[in-house]
Amino acid sequence: MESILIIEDEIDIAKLVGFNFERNGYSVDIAHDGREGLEKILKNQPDLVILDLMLPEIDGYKILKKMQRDTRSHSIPVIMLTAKSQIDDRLKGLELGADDYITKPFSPKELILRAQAILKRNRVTPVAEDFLLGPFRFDKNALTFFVHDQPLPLSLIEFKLFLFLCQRAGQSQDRNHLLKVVWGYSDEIHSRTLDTHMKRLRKKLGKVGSFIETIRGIGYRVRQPE
Amino acid sequence: MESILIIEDEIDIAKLVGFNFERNGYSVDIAHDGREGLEKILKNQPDLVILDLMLPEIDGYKILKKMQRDTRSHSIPVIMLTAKSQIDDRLKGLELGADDYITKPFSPKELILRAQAILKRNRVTPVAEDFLLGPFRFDKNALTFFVHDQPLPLSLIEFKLFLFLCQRAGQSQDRNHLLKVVWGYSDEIHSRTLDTHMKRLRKKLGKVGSFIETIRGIGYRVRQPE
DNA sequence: GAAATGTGTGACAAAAGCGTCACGCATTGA
DNA sequence: TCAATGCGTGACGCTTTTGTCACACATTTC
Repeated sequence: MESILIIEDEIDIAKLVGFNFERNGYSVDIAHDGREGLEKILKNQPDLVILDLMLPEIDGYKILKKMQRDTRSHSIPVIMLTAKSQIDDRLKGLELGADDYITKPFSPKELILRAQAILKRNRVTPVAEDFLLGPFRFDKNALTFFVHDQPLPLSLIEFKLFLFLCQRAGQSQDRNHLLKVVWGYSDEIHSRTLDTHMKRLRKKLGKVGSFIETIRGIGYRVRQPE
Repeated sequence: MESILIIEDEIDIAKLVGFNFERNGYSVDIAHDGREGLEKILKNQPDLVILDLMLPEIDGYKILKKMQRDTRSHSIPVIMLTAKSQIDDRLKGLELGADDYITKPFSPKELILRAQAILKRNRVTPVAEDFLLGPFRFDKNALTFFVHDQPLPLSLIEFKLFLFLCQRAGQSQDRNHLLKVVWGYSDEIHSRTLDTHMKRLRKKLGKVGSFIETIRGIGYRVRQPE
């Protein structure tokens, strides 16, 4: 999710804008003065900054300048918020490095649109932190499991167990070892617990359950897909 | 601990090599002929096989071939041991699927080094994909959560929810958005579900639950630790 | 082919997880 | 200060998850 930092001292405006961005699926943070704004920029590295020109402590121009100089912030896009009377040629030319500006009063809708345009322009394909194996996909952030890109709900233990096996596909995993890793048991066999879970996994997986191989006398293995 | 199977009929060599591996922290098993070797491979599934080319019963090539064919062994790496006069055959060995070879006489040290290189290459140990934030640690592979390195069991939803918040520490997250992301709801508020989960999270977290901040009118935020 | 060993399965009960509600408290804004 | 709004909390009941058992079935061993 893309994050927006709004630097705006007028609380109502900040809230209004923030609310609208959030409703559009952005994560929003607000700073109420220049100092706080700059801190949050460097610390959180938002994907876009909405920056009011007139601010207490440090004004918008100064923030822009400082952002340019710091490698941590110089590539973060900025939309300036200005009153009509504040528009000057520098701003118009966007010489200072802002990516766009919008004059108060403005419609939140327009602001969102401009923001989206800029974000789209700057977007880098995010690295998906998914573990892939054959027809399986584990989204480790959303803790969601997919078979052929169809989500399949797994319980916590099932997810742990199967992820562990899939990450070691082709290698058989010892029963005790599985118990130790997934359950945290240090001792020996607990009845037929592991078998039962494997059964449930296989059942949920349906056809592709055949990827799970039983290694008699050892434990289980997920077959390495071709 | 990684396990090595040495298949070598010359007892002195086998012992020497075994001793050296053991001294380097490996668990070692020895087979003195091809038949025994193959059995042990299939039964114990060592992490690496040191295989002499010239063996009674079944020679090294045959063993390699058989290993390839059996899914239980085809992914186990092999280092071939050959006499100088047999070097010409090395290509044959590598073609058959050996991962490396070393000629007699060899230094145990070199053998260990080669073995380590191969084991490292084959090791599936997934990169520790832990997400760290202040006192918190999320092991995304083991799906285990830690506070100050003490494991704290979280339910699936709790893990999702808190991970999501922590990954966006410092940014407030909209209530509806959280519901959408964590629960998959597309619609609006469901009673006080989210609050209840936040309550449970805070309770489980104890003192460090204070990292969770309520942003009135918006949602929640995890405080960015210093 | 019979005994021994190991794995699969259905059923069951206990525990944990979960969503919802009613209500109290806190904050906000007039 | 009062009303309105939003959040926190304890309690309740419903599901899902889990571990265990008895026993069926499969494979190996002798």
